[in-house]
Amino acid sequence: MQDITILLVDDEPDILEIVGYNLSSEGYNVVTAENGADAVKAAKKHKPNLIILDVMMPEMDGIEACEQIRKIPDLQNTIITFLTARGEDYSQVAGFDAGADDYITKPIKPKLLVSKVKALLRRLKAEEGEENITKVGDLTINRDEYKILNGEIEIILPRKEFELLSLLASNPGKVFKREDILNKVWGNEVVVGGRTIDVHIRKLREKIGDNKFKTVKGVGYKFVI
Amino acid sequence: MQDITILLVDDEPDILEIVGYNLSSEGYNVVTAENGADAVKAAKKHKPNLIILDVMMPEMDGIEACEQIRKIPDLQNTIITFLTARGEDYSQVAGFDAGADDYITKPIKPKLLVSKVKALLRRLKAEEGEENITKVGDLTINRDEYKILNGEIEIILPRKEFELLSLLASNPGKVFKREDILNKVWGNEVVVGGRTIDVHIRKLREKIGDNKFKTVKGVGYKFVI
DNA sequence: TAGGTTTTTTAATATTATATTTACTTTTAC
DNA sequence: GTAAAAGTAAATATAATATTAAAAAACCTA
Repeated sequence: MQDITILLVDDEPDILEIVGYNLSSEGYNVVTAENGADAVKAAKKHKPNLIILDVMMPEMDGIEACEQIRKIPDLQNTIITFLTARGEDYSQVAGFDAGADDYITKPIKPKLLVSKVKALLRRLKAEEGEENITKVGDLTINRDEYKILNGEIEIILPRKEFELLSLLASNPGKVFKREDILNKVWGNEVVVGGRTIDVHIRKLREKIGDNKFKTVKGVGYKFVI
Repeated sequence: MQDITILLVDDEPDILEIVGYNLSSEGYNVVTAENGADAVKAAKKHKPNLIILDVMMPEMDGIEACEQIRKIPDLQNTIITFLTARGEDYSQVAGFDAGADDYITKPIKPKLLVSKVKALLRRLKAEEGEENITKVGDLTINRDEYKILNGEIEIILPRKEFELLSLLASNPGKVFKREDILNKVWGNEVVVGGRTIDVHIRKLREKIGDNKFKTVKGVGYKFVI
């Protein structure tokens, strides 16, 4: 799991503790604040991915805190969700006006909260959409999902072939020296015979297309679009 | 209207009758119990959508009953609301600790009660609306109820298998690395042997279909539709 | 809480996909 | 034309996964 930080703001220490515990044990970084003013400071400092904000707090209430946080440039993508007692319907409306993305009602059911948090973060991720994806020509190489698309067709490659293709395609046109390929795909310590790379290249040529891999004799290989 | 069941618990027959009458005439199924112990039994048996629970009762008081009911796995989504005499403020606090969602004060005004019940059920519906249901191909995965439909056939999976399937199916086509699977299904701290995942995959293949789970050697597994 | 049941994990073995080598043939640059 | 470099197919090795059965945990239920 990546490093996800959640800012949890409530004036009741009990809630901070119990919710914090539940979120921590799911692997999230949890930062807490006990009032709106501190929450704004903490948000600036920690740049959390998600903020859970109690509506009713001393110093500065959640709605005002939310408005302030929404103005922080770095936190445009942060998700803000309110904690509101059941029945305080006004706060939902006001909260959405202030820029909240969601709200969670008290009393808090930890499991529900955790699943809601997960859902929200999933949304965040979907919005960001920034994954390890390389597109070169017809090829789409998705390192996260270990998937390769050749046009519309999905190709499954064994690991070494995947790594090799991935390396070559990371810089189309560049000639990778055999030595460099060995270092990057096999690792510096591993010693393999002289024909190993060739065999893998051959398999890639079979699967991706003969014309995509050009041999530069005496040097290495390059990927061409 | 769907089939909504309300469990009404009070030791005074008069209240059962009058409130029961009002709720019935709104079209709800009403089940009653006269003490906490019976309430827990009735809850298990009827799986009501809403429970209205008197705080002061012989045998087992409402708060204890509430705690017990909250432990019943099938009733995680049930709304529990207390009936409390005005002034018994402590019960609100204790009640929320026990897992109650709301409270209604005595003396009861039937119309008020009915409208409150409607409001609570509306909320229930809203919560259900964002249920954790994933559909992929023929599979319907209901995370809330731990149920899986394969077409029309219901499949019950043990927890680990369920979690594993749930993870893989959350992103069909994506290859989940073994390490990620371990982190997400088993948790970062847990250490299990190297063949544990395989065994679970095998069981899923038996139950869901061999062709649905593809091995990507050296990397992990993926779910295909 | 003892006893039975289910679920989860382990461990030992078999199987398989992948990686590498081998033994050759072909290409290419000079 | 030739020697070095690369290509190829098949043989072999290796690492990863599949399969079982059985042990260990967890979970129920009376």
